[in-house]
Amino acid sequence: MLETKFNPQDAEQRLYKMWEESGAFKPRAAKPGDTKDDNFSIVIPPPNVTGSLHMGHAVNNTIQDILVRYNRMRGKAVLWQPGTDHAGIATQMVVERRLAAEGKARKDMTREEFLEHVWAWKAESGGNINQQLRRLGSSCDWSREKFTLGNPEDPSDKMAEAVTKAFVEMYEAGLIYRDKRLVNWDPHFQTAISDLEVENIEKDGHFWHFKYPLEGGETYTYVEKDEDGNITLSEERDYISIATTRPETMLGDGAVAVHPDDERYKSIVGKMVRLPLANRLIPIITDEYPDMDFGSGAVKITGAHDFNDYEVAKRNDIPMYSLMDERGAMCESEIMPAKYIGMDRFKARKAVVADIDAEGFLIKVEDKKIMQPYGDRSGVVIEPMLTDQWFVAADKLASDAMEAVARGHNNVPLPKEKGNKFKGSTRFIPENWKKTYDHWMKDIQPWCISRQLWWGHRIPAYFIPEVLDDGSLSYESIDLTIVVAENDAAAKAKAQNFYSERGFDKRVKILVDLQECEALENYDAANEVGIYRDPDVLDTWFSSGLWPFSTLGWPASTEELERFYPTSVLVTAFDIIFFWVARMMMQGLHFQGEVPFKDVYIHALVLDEAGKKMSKSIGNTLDPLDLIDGVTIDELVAKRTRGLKNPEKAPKIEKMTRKQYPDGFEAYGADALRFTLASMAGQGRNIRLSVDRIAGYRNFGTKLWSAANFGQMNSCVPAAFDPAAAKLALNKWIISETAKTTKEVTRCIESYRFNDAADAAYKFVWDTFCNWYLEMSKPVLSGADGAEKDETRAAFAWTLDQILKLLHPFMPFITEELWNNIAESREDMLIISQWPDLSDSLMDEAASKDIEWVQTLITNLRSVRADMNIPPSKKAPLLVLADTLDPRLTTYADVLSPMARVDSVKLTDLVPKGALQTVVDGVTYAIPLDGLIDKGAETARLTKEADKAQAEIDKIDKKLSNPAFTDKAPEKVVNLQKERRAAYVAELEKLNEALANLG
RNA sequence: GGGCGGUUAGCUCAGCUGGUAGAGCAUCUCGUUUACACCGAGAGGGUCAGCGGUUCGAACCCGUUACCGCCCACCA
Repeated sequence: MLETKFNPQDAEQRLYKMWEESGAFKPRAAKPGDTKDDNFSIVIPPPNVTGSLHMGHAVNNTIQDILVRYNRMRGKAVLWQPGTDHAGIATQMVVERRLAAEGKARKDMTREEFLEHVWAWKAESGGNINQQLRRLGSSCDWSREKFTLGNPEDPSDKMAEAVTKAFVEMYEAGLIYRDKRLVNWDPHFQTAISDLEVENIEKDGHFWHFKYPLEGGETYTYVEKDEDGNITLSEERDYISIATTRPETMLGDGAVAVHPDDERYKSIVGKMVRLPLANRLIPIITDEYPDMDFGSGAVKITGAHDFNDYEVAKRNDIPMYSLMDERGAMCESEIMPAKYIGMDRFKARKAVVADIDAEGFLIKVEDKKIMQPYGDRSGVVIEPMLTDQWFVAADKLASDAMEAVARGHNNVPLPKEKGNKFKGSTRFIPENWKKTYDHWMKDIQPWCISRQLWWGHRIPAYFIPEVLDDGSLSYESIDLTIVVAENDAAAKAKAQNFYSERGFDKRVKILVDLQECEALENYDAANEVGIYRDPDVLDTWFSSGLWPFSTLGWPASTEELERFYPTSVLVTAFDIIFFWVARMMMQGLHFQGEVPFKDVYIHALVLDEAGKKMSKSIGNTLDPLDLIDGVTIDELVAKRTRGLKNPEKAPKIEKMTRKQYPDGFEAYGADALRFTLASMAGQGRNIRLSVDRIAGYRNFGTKLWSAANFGQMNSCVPAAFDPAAAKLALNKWIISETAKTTKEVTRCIESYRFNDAADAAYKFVWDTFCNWYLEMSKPVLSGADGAEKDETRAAFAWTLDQILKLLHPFMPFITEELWNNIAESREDMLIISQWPDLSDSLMDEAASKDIEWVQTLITNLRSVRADMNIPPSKKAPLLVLADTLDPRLTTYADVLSPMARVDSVKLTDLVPKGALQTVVDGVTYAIPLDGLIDKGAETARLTKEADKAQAEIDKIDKKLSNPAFTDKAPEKVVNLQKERRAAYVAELEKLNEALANLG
């Protein structure tokens, strides 16, 4: 006998431990006949190592686990590769914040000291998210867990080596280079960031118009014309008018540019203007870039602080002056007026405007909406800065990455001979994300991969410093970069060739391994020997891009790499298509010559119930663990308001939370949460998580549990059973329905339609199995012993077993618990049992027709009784207006009795006055309840039914009388309409009779 | 400016290949018949955003408008 309910808190951790200890999460051993298709692999999108589980992780991992458990049950060798990401900026930020709370700053410590703090923080919090993923039921192979920075304690861990090798090889292939370019600089973190880490936000700003006076008191006639060429303004000017949203950058102007066709300025092109405040002469030049119709048509060119200006300056050989230091303060340089040095850029802006105004060069200030770039992590305004950085020539990798997702019709991979040079290709699901991916790939920009941080893969590049005249060392020189990772002669020779071919300086020394590099880090100036390692680290996404193969052991050639690359599917949300999916594609193709995954399933983002993105600062986050384990409203409020950036928001958040969830959450368990996420993982763009719905699916689990309990009470014990040999129509029918549902659930999982799979299983369990089969089996199960009872017990148990299997990927815990509790013993745990593979021959049309007929009769009888408010306690005979009694009425008399409140079945040739009547398959059934029914109401009910039938008939007649329809529509459709019409006509006839009988 | 998506029951959303508009929650009525009240039975509720087109037939295909959301780029 089972407990009355499933207790997730008691069972989940016990079951998880049982699975994990049994080795069920590890891929099964390779079998002799295995092909690639017998392997199934997923690499987890590595969560931030020090992060904690949020709803995005929950939906992402639920979907992966469904696929993993399903494929495991199909008998495949399944690897779900787990691990975490070091998350450079995010983690360094957290650790710096924690240090700040202790009054310590990164700058006060050495790199080594700081990194010790980060590793300590990783040790403290790093296991957190993996424990949480376990609570969700994720069946990853934890024995293979990886970390993007590698494990310094484990010499066999190749994660760090993979990054070095990737960097070196790409460098040698000309795919990585070092350059002085304008990059996005984050003044808060004091590092370069990539384009993708910049968020453009529209803000209220100003548009300042300045006069730049012509040198030597020169003047010109400034003429403006309207569209028809009429002169609207003509005046003598001794200045050119420019406008800017960033006045402080004018200190670094190198020129003023006008369009070559701009008539207004033709006479002064080539002349010099004296830059106010800076008191420098800069030329007026022409370039295609200025838009004649915008502003004054003249643009100040600040090459070192604006991406467009940078291009103009490069084209025209205009000097670029860097104005700011790494914190965004105006820095000392030959062109910087003393008064601004050290001034923050925003203070400098005000000062410059005031000073220009004071000199009489301010024309006007307009209000203007401007798009301003912000660092996505720091939230501060990004400053374009001219710095030395490492770049990946992404454009060279993009064409292959685009080709790999280019698909023929119906997603059929392009045959190799038709120009697809890769083995296999990648399909996006839903397909439309391919467009997003292509669009970005097409316009791809160089990818800045160096970060001025400490936490990350330090760039494996060594510089030989120059000795300056005063004897000090300069590390600026970049032409002596040497990177070699492997201790083998062939690589050494290759590297040597590479450098000599390019005519590098003879001081170049080839270093064959990192240890040798490290040994030489002290520069010996006297002998010009020594090196200096680039202090920067790589963008986190550089190592994430290697994840699908680095986790499998690359650069070593491992069995796992052979078996599980390319991976079967990548499951992720659309917000990291560019960051991650695209980079994995480029790096996977480059290093493996194969796509990293066959399918990319893009799932929705989880939003709150109001459709807002969950965010800690809004206070609308839901912690998956709270929904699994339950939380009181006070705890929930405390969680949401703790550590807010703006503590003044706390009362608002508290009020909102208490209103939304006055009672907090019950412990719904992981299964309910998973089922909810699966059923909402439609192919739309977002999921609004509804707590009511989670409660609903918790109820579903209880329903299943209770049905199993019923089976126990009636000795429905799993045993050897051949579904094809069933005799009773009821059993044939449920077997048939099981086969149909299995087919549907399988099809839906295979095509990533998780919501449809979940719905199909849900409906089958609740409606078909519990509400119909279970009720209809009661007379047999509680009746006399014999073959029918035995068969029904076995069929019940068999069906329940199939249900547990179908539901297991979605609700692993409750199904595993039932699997083990309802049987004396099982050969295998459910997690490694065989997925049902039921023959179509089990689908029995005749049995289904009979049972459906009984169901219709019961439903109609219930409906008419309910309409007339007849209490269920009031049983009545069923009168059949026919010549002979349908044998099914006898067969199912025991079912009709409790379910339709029928106490006997009799033939009649006359419906008594005041009886309820209903029509099924053209036969009228009556329930004599004279005195209990309201004749008027019954007339109204029958009339309504008759009207409905008439309306349908009219609709069909309209179609059938249209020759265009009968001629052009397929015969099947026309016949269907004819059949429907006949059925309605028969029903209408009987309804009219029934009305007549009422009198 | 370019692109992608959305608009279906009170709410949240399904609706695959064009062929009788669906689910959950909520609402209303009845009910404790020995699996389950985290339950059962029944009911009500829709101009599928608007307009136009294709088609025998459109929630679905095409065009267009409106509103909402997201992504990318950007005029200094």
